Amino acid sequence: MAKRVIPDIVIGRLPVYLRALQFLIAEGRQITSSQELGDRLGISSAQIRKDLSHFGEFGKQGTGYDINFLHEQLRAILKVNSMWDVALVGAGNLGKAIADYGGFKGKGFVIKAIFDNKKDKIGKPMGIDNITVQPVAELGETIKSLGITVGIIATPAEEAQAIARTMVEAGVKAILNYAPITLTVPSNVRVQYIDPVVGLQRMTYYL
Amino acid sequence: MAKRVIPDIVIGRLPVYLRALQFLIAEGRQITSSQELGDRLGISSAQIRKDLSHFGEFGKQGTGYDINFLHEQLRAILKVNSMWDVALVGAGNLGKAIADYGGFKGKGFVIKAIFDNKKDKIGKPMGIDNITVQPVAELGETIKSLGITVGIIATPAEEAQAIARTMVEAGVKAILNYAPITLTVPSNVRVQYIDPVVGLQRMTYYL
DNA sequence: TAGATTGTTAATCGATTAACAATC
DNA sequence: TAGATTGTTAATCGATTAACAATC
Repeated sequence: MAKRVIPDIVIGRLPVYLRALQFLIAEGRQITSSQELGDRLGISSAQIRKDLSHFGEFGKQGTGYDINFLHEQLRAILKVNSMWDVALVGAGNLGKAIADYGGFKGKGFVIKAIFDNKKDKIGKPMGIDNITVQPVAELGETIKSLGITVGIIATPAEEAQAIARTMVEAGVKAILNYAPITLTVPSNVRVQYIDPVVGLQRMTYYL
Repeated sequence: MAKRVIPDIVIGRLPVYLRALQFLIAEGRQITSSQELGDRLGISSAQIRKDLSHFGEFGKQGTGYDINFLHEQLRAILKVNSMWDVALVGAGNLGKAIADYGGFKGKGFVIKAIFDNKKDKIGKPMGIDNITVQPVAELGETIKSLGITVGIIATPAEEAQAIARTMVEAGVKAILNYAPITLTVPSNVRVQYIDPVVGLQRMTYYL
């Protein structure tokens, strides 16, 4: 039975379930079970069933889950069954790798604008869609005119907070932040952090 | 008082505390409080005090924490007060960005070997230290001979599991995985995942 | 001293797991 | 039918928070 308020931590696991389902589809599979999914992801089958139960009943007793059906349901729940336009700020090594990454398109995201302040970047085409890099000064206006709500920050730490502020003021509600700094944003704006150093330092304690 | 077993989730927050302390040091500050740290990081002061209490008593009532001292303590706890040698697999766009990234050195990590299978990469120098890219076939032997315990995977998803297996067999105990796939590794090996698509999909639900 | 802030306790809150009736 | 697996409940487990004595 669908519950009213879904824990953040449950939402956080759904993209991982979605990714696993895409692999099963690629393998040509039709049906899976909470047991199989759990084994693949290293979590308990009970947790998967409980997580899914927040949104509805997607399986069949004795059989399991129709992979394509569950895949579609999760895409709809996460709202990645349509395309989100994204603004990318930072066209350095990392920004270039992000812009060149082909993995966003099939997953609900398309980079529509790229910004940097370096003279040698501005005006040049970049990424898989050959988007012309704009000066950061145009960030706010472009976000507004394109109606963009998702931003990616791939700048040095020093610039990240100001970029976030500009993004938020222009209407961005979700920020993927590669800069190694905790951003301060209004509570109605979501931020996800990607910092390889933090990832590595989370493991060395155990070595 | 120092406790015997530390929750994973506590360890996971320490690198973020460490990062915040580095910013305070860069600002020339001497003393901070759990309140100030919490405000900056968007978590409660109680949580910070509780987290730190697992490892000892680092503060002074009425005063707070000596920033440099706490910074040193956290570096020691996380074992990033010395340098970890890292093997990087994948010299594509992403691998190149990682190899060129200057942020690892000051945080306890140095990339010591880079691997790829592309003919046009092998034998060429790469990254800030101009490391010669080796064929992936040499991964296991190089890890063993250099005594490397930390690996970074920046390959396509299809190759990632095999790379992880080779790394683990050669002695790697911590893997930072950029490939969009859940890895299967022995329970004494730690894995941290970085997938921008997962990050983005964790936010769209709320938009 | 008076004010501030720690470290810790106990209570609260939330997440995970085990178990099983329902049922395909 | 017999076997399998879901969705859900209740119990367990773990994390967070509020509060405050201790004390700098």
